[in-house]
Amino acid sequence: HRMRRTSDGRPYRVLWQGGTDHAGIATQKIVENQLAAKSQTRHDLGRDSFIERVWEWKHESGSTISNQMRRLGASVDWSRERFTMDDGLSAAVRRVFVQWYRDGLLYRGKRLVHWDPVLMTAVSDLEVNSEERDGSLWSIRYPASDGGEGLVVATTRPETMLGDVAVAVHPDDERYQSLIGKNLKLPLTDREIPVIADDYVDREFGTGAVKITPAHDFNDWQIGARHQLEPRVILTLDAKINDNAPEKYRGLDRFVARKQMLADLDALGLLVETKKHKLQVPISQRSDAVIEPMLTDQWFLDLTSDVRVDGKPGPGGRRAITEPALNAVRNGDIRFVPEQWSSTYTQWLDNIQDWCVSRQLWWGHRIPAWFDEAGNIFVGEDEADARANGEFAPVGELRQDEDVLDTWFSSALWPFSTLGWPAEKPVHNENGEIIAEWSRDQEFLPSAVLVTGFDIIFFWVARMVMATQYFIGKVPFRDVYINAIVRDAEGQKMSKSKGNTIDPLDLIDGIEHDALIRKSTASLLIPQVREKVEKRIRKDYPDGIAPVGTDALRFTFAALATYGRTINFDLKRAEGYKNFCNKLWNAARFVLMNVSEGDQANRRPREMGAEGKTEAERWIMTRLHHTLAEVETHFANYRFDLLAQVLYEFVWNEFCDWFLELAKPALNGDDANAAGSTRQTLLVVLESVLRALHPITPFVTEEIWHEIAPLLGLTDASILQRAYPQAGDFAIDTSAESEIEWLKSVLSQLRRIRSEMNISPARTIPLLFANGSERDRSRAGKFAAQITFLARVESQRWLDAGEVEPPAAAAIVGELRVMIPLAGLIDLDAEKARLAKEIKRIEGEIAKCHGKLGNANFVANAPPEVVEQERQRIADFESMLDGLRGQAGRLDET
RNA sequence: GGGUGCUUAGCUCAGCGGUAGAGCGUCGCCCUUACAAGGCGAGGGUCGGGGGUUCGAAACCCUCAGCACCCACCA
Repeated sequence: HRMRRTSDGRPYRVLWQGGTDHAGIATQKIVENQLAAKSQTRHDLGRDSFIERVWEWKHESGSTISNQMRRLGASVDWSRERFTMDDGLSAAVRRVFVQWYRDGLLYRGKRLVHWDPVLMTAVSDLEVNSEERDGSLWSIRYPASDGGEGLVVATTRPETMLGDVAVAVHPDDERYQSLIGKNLKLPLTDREIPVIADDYVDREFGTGAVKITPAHDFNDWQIGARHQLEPRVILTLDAKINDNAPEKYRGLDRFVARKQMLADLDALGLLVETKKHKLQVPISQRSDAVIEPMLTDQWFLDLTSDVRVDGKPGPGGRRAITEPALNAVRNGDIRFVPEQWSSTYTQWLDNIQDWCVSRQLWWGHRIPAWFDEAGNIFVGEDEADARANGEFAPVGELRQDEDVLDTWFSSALWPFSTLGWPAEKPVHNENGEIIAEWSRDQEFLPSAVLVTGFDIIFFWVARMVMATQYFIGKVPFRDVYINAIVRDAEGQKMSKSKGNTIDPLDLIDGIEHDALIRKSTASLLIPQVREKVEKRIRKDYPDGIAPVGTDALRFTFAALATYGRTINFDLKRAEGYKNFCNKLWNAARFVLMNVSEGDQANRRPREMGAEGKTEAERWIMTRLHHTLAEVETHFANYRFDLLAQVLYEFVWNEFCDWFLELAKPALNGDDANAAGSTRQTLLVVLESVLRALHPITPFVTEEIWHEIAPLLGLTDASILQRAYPQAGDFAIDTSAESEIEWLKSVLSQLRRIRSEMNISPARTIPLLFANGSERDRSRAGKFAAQITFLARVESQRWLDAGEVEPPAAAAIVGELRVMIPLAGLIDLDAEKARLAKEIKRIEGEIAKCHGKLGNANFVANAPPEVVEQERQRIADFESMLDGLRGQAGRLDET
């Protein structure tokens, strides 16, 4: 809240809205399963007590998600947590339904819908998956009514022939010209059906003749409509053959009936051919049942009509809901990150179907529509409203629609329903606190960002855009950040039925091997699957999961948050970042060890200017400046992986590896000013780093911050109350940068020599400087203490003019040679080999540069600065090569 | 059938026109008083194949191969 102020100086209000939806089908199913264990159904309880049971279950389990989020340190405003079945949100649902209805965009109709015969409800097209299954293509003869041989149709669903109302052929198909318009005998029945011509038919597929079953197939429905054919329903809602069929098949399950009918057809000699055939079978996402297209009364939201359904004036018109949602993304009012998802979104909207919003469930928002005894519909926010707004007085009693709305209907309203819409007065929670107030809170619309997964772009994102634009006239959010979906280490989608989900809390707290197996297999019923899951866990987590803590887990997810679409979760990664948190903790310990209360006076936080600072301090501030500048960019681009990486590198590779080490000689040296200044810089840089890291690792940074804040005279109650650090807080000093770079390269080369020459780290070494420039002399002098400490040097001096060089291993930095005399330390042959190897490497680099510069086209066409850079590189390499060759020559003489 | 991604070090992934990178793993040497959950150093890649554009391609274009995913009514 203190991060920013608006232009007129008011504090900038920030809201992270938390809450959950009521997950209609899934939740009802769980409670029904509980009942089933006691051999009960929801009908045994009745609607009201069943819903009470669901609420009970919701209260028991509903806090799981928010508890996980709390443990993960999400800074949601929990006082405003909402649930889609709250009174307020339910009121919004009724208002929206009624308004859309009155605007002619919600309609009730007998339409073919995707029907789940197990759950006994309609589902939307999005809730149906298409799976390839092995099936058959059966060829069945339909004899002509006039005694002719008729024709042969090919079908994958022979049982639906009982509902056939025609056979279609292509109008230009020569094979069937004579049959068009004639009648066929529908086998197994006493009905006759016509042969019709429709160019939907593909002459090449099957026999080129298609049986038409409008009541049980989406394509056939269209054809039936084109030819004014009356659909004939032959299935009950639980997918058994109904009374419209011959008595023999009535009551049989669709697949049992299929078998029986094929046998009967075969006996009649009408089954011409049975061929293996791969086909796409529609499967319900919720129950795995084979979906049946079913003719039922449902409510639809019109997303496709160019004109209003009722033909009346008013809002509506050309795709009144769909077009604005498309335009918002096309014209940039809403921006997908990564950008590619916007085409997923627009393509779906371009080809959208009307949305079936009714569900034959009990758990959900009951549809605010009533029927009178004549079957007329009355829609209103309550019965009185419905009655008052009807076109005429209802006939007899009113009875409310039994159905509820799709869960996504209420989720679509989330952006504004949670802010208090449509209530005119503030919305209170159970404790009487105000949790939303539309007149004030609508300033949160549009919100800055929606963070979600690509799997619900259609279900949720698009529908929020539609609803918010329609009712509020604004887009619901500016940015839609689509994060990757986390998969297991093998790249499998996490799913309870596969037993490969991981509870984030088990990563944070750790979990024993046996407990993990128990948890993962708890909801698995099939023994083979249980066994497989157990085996995998034994392999992947032989020792269970060691606790990594919230910070490391969050850091891991940040680091894995690339623009990719999946994240394969890797526990190893989390362990690495746990070590990072540990590193930060230890660095803080070091700082605290070296700073005491007494020094407080000169450690007020302030803009870190350069005056009075050592080179190393000015260097680390410069590095921090660059790091924070990158952080700003990465935040703006939602590149949390790069953001985590630059902070990781700064903390580990610059602050810890170099600055803390460079600080040691300064802290322990004779220069009291340098020591005091270094202490301040240690504190200030650390405190800024903590703030920079806090969004990723909130807990460890808060903890450390409370230790160091008093030393900086900070009195805030929490690190959260400090502003996020900015690059501009730290001055850039390019001179200090090059000075420290020089020091780093001298030290690195000396380390490499030590390592390759097998000089024990415990052993101190003498150094001789030779052949340097004035600048090298000044640098060597300035950094003598650091070199002594960091290179473990016992003595260092410049070679006198005319002094004979002893045999030595040498680090070459520009013109300067830093030598470690051989005596007793260095293996002459090893040093010669080392030099030869280095010479070879440099020669290779030089050859590459010459190759480029020798190319006249390069010099002529490349930008001058690129050419110049190449020249500079060659000069540097040449200088280094001179030094190396000279050194090798001198060694050869000894 | 339409669409979108991916293919870079043993593994997981950044880089997306100008000297091939990180983490983990591997190999040396070290318990040097912030840190062995660590330090220092090393090794490891003709950036999926082939063409093209360019002074210059891992990056841009074309093409082929392989792997994912999304949408779609072929009976």
